[in-house]
Amino acid sequence: MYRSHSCGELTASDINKEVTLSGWVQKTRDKGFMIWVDLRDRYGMTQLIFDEQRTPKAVVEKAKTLGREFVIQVIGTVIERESKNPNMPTGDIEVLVSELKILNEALVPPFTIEDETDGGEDIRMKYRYLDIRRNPVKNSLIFRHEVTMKVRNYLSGEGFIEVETPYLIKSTPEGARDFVVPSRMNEGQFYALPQSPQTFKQLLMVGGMDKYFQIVKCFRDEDLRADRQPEFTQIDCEMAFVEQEDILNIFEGLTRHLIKNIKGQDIQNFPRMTYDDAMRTYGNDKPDIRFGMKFGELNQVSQHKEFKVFNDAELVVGIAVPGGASYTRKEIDKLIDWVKRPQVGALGMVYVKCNEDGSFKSSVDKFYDQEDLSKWAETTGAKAGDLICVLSGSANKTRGQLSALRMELAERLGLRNPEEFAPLWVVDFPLLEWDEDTERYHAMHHPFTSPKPEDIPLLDSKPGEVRANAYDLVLNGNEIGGGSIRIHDKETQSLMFHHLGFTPEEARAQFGFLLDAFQYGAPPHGGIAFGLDRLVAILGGQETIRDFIAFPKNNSGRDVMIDAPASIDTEQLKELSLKLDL
RNA sequence: GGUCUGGUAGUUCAGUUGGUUAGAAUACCUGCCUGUCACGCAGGGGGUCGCGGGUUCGAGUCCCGUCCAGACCGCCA
Repeated sequence: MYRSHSCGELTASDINKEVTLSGWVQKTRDKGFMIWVDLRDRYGMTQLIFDEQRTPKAVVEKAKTLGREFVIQVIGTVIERESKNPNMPTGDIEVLVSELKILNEALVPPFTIEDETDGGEDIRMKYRYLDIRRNPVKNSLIFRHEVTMKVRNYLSGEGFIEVETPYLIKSTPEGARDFVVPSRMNEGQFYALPQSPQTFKQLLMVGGMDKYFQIVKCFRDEDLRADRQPEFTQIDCEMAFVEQEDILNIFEGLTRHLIKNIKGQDIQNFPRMTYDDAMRTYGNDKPDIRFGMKFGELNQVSQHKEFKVFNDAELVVGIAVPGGASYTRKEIDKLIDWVKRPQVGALGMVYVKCNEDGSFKSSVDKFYDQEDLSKWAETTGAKAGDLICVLSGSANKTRGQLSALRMELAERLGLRNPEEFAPLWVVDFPLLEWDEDTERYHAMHHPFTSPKPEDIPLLDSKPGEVRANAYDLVLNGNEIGGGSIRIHDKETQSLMFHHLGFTPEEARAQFGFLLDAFQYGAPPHGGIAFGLDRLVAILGGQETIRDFIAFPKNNSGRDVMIDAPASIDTEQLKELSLKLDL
């Protein structure tokens, strides 16, 4: 038996018990006459004591050789501490050791295994197994487990069945780049790893599994971000015989359940906002509504004077920054530099200080009088003491730029409280999106999303204006879920492929199996997929998803611990009939 | 593909206008220490300043290139 108790459970009520503990040496404090060792495992920390008087000499000698992270087993007696430590759960007791066994020695770890480690990102990732011993990472993984279990239990309780779908599937040109896997038995042919189980879950609906879910790995060969990994986990769901409203209700329920059970917060309000409104009001299809700073469109009240920049602009739009009137000239200049960075891309910024005495001071006083500026304040909702920031230009770009500024300012002003949760549904997404590169429309969501029936006549005339039965669940400025009501008949699906630029032959080659299935009694269906990594990170109050993934990839898509990806030898290449052209 | 920031001891970092033998903290090693728990005290070892080139009497410091890491833009149906 390696242990009778964990390192986190012994208290004063265990005094005089003989116990066996196993774990890692966190730290030794050798006072000469006495040696204390902090023994750590997943459950906590217990202090061991080796004493000149009470411990066999050979055991004390062995204890002197212990180094950090040695794995040891001890047998000893729980005793009351002479000086207690109120800061730890086991602080009233210690274990007087009678037997010590070194189960495994350890090299000196390259960084400290403590909550506040001295290790940087790089070295922690290389020795991730040591990083996982630290409480913050360990607790993040446990937290993820808890969220996952609650999701499983909730959905199972609602009658959903978890079905596994294949990882070796077929590459399609739509959407993100595929990771491909060569097939040895089928010379010159490749599988692709799924970007999502989309078509399979729809086929499960045709198969009559009318409530499906799966907690499933998905793969996209695109560049990484703090909240984006090439392999990530989705809570993938699909239901038959449902309308959009049914899906929103069920998954609003799931989200409410999670926030309630994990954060103890009762969120009743899941507002719904159309894509158009989100873009107009927040410049963004995933608005963070924990704070205001809504957009005020100023075309009407700014294009009647001699200010050419505004007069020539498609859109003039501003936001009110709470308390911003006190910014110095220097601070405002830095803000202007910030919006002019290439990542944001604004050409400049006009500002208006709303002074406490009700007067206005702007960077365009030459063109606008106090009455003009008071209308701007009214439109942007600016109060005395605020700063109005105004950008102008083409509508789409300017909205994006002002949205970036809004988020940045909110961050600086501390308006993005990670313990506050503000979900909302964004609905009525456009069906199609114009792609400059390929000069054709592509599906904004995916090609299986159904258009709103009343908009179908627009497919030929104004494809960009066709709305889809598609929706995203947004939480604190993050898209945590997205889905749609799907197409379930062959004719509409073929029409969709046609508008996406597929020839009938191409559509058949790529998705013939789906078109066939739709001819054998496909029920109306729809679904949604949540990004589990992101959901867990947001519920855990973090921006980055990496600490919620046991073994994440770095910025370049590498696993620096196992050093992947890596070359394969010529024999393997030959077996796969592959030749490298580098 | 692009923008920005960084790379100096095991680790996290400082390093002035280009100027002596490159520092601190922590970790590590040795010794001491009768209740430690961020233990304390004394001593010690530890550096290809990412890599390559250039400017200069002289480069951690300036210039060019390159590699690596992180954040972001593009991209992510």
